[in-house]
Amino acid sequence: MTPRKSLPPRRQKILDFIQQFIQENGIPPTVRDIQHACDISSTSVVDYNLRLLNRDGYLNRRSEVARGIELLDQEGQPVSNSPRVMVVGAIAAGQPLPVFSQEGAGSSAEFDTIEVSPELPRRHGKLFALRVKGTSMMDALIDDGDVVVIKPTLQADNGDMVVAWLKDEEEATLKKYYLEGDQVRLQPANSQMSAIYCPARNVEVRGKVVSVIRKF
Amino acid sequence: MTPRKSLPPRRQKILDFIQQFIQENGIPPTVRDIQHACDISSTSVVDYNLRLLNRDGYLNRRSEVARGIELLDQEGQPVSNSPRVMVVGAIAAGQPLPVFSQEGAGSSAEFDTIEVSPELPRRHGKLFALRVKGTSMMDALIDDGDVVVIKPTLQADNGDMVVAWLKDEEEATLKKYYLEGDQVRLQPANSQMSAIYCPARNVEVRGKVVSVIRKF
DNA sequence: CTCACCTTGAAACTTATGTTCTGACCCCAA
DNA sequence: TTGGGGTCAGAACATAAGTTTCAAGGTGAG
Repeated sequence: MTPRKSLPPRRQKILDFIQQFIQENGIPPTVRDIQHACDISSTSVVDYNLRLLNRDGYLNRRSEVARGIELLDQEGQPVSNSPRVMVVGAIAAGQPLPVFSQEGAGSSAEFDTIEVSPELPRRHGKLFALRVKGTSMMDALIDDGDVVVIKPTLQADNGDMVVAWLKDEEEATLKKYYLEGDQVRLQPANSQMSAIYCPARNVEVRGKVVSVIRKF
Repeated sequence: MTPRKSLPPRRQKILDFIQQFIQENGIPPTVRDIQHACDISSTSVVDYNLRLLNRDGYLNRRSEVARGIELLDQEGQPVSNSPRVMVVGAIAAGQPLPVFSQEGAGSSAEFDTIEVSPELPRRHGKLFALRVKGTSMMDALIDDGDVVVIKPTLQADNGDMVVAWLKDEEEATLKKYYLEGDQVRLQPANSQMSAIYCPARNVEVRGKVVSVIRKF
């Protein structure tokens, strides 16, 4: 297969549009959808470019089939339409958390993304993810290299697994959260480890963990 | 929304076919695809039944759009085409493992299934899953309620996380596997726990763990 | 310059595919 | 029986959507 290289702008635009269209509509666009979205004056030009994209391994076309476009990844495998969440950075004890909620400008293009079950965004709305560095989260049953999927929120309910920022210690941690009076109990998932108690002032909840992804 | 009830056979057949078609082709079928697959003599009959299925909340139809069928789940949410693997049972220390490799007969209908990243079946082929009961797998960083996705195999390479069956102990466990001479070292994922050594005779590898799924 | 060669335009063409109309069949209650 | 509602057939229709044709505009090498 022809390796990926930089595409002519028009072809890149077509490719981007197809991806976005599938993301939004669940089915691939028609030739004329592409034509209008990319300000192309004729379907033949779309057809021409699709043919080239097909030849170069960016997509598959089923001929004579309506909406017969199928995007391919680098290995020539069909690309799924599963939702992806941005991996905005890493989390490690003692390290500052990467900024979040700073969207708007750059698209997801500049971030790594990870595929998640469609069920997650459906249930929890907008999500992001952090890659875990080091073994300091082991008491939350989370290993080096795992990815935690997080729903950003400043408010947690008792029992939620949260991303907690301990101000004094300047440390991020993943624990179960229990507000007890003006103290917060941070309970490791591993029941053999003991809980941490600290004043509520010292704890900032940054988000709830909704899923952990570990691959081998 | 009208609650789910048993459908007339023809309508059920149509629904099943749509699901299968999407699974196999990645895009929804046309009215005529359905017509031929379900031995219906006229497209109008298909249209008629699709209209009823639409009315009853089994699917959405975008009118005047080719392949504009979108399946809905019980909550009226769009159904994804992410692959699903069967959850064939539970794994717990001291309990026998459920039979696997006994496919062929019953379809996946009788089992729970869980959605996984399309990447997993693509890389590992046929998979199944086990729900973890109890906290006995905690030293593998796996908690009660987690689901482990497993590629069935009797052969493991050193360093693989495997489902190991200890014959004498009659116990299933998840550990990293290292064959050392005629001994097997089973290394917990948690490096603070010590490894288990036992004779190779006593260890049966049932499969490799390819992913762990944990939701909150 | 000039000739290949890639790219674009416009329009026509063909096929795919959703929609509609009409009549028939079946079943069941009035 | 009779009539209405639900279902099915067959055919035709209308539009959506893939494909093709022909011509023209660029661009770079020789």
